[in-house]
Amino acid sequence: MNLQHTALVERLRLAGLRPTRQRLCLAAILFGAGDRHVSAESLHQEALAARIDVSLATVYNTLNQFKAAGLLREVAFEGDRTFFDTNTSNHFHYYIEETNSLVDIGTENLEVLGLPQLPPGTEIDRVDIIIRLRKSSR
Amino acid sequence: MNLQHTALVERLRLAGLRPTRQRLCLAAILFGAGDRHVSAESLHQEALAARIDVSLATVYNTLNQFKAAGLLREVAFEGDRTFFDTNTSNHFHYYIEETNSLVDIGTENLEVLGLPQLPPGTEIDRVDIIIRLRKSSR
DNA sequence: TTACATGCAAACTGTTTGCAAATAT
DNA sequence: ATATTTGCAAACAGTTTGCATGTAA
Repeated sequence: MNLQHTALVERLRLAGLRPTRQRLCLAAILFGAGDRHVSAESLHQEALAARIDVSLATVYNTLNQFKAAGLLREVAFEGDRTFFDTNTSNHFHYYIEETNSLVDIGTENLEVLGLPQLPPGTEIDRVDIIIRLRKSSR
Repeated sequence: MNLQHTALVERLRLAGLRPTRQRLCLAAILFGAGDRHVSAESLHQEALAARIDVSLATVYNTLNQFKAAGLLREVAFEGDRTFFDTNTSNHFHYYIEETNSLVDIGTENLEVLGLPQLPPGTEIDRVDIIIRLRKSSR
């Protein structure tokens, strides 16, 4: 019943989600410590490791509800599983092939130059940039 | 037995792939007319529409073999299916939400400025940029 | 004639869903 | 008391694979 707990309850309420035990625990993992990138599987593992009893189906449902509520963002990515990012602002990613993980790019000064004109009748929804990194050869 | 056919046979041979009927037909669809973006399903449909008898499994296998041979490139993309691009050079994409389709961005002048230093011991493998477009609101 | 490719169906993986039991309000 | 959420298992979609048959060299 500490401050952080209260804040999370409030956050879920604002999103129109009942603050259930499972959602609170997952929210604590997700929003408790800086920006995170998780898959359903990794979050589930993390919850189990923290002795939080939650089913994988609920993790999936929760991630999708959080995403719909704008608490999370899905990352465009060609890998076999879906990644979610707790940083919902416009920013970009390194993908580290070696560890199959994503890292935010500090985006302060990043800009894309030379975009051609958009097709008529369209506007930019968002821009995804993924820079795939590999171990350097020497 | 025309020139284009011979060129395709040669192209497959160079890739170490036997020029079978199925692979030749798929190659003709893929490389016969400008840059293409296909999914396994869409290519299979296209083949069937052209009265080419080929199984979906073979389409999948062929796409993966072509990709391994460098004839195709997989596109980083969060959608539910995998897209392949016949343009294997470094270039970027618009994703048109309305039609769930990809379009190349003429990349002549495109550049990304302000990238922070790479994590030590890594180098850039490649850069994927996807600009999601939606119908403009007015 | 032999190694490789194909097609089918079955297997597999990540994700979603129907429904009965549990929980939040 | 009632509407929502959970967990399980079953369903599902896209993709891969094992194996018998067919085909290229």
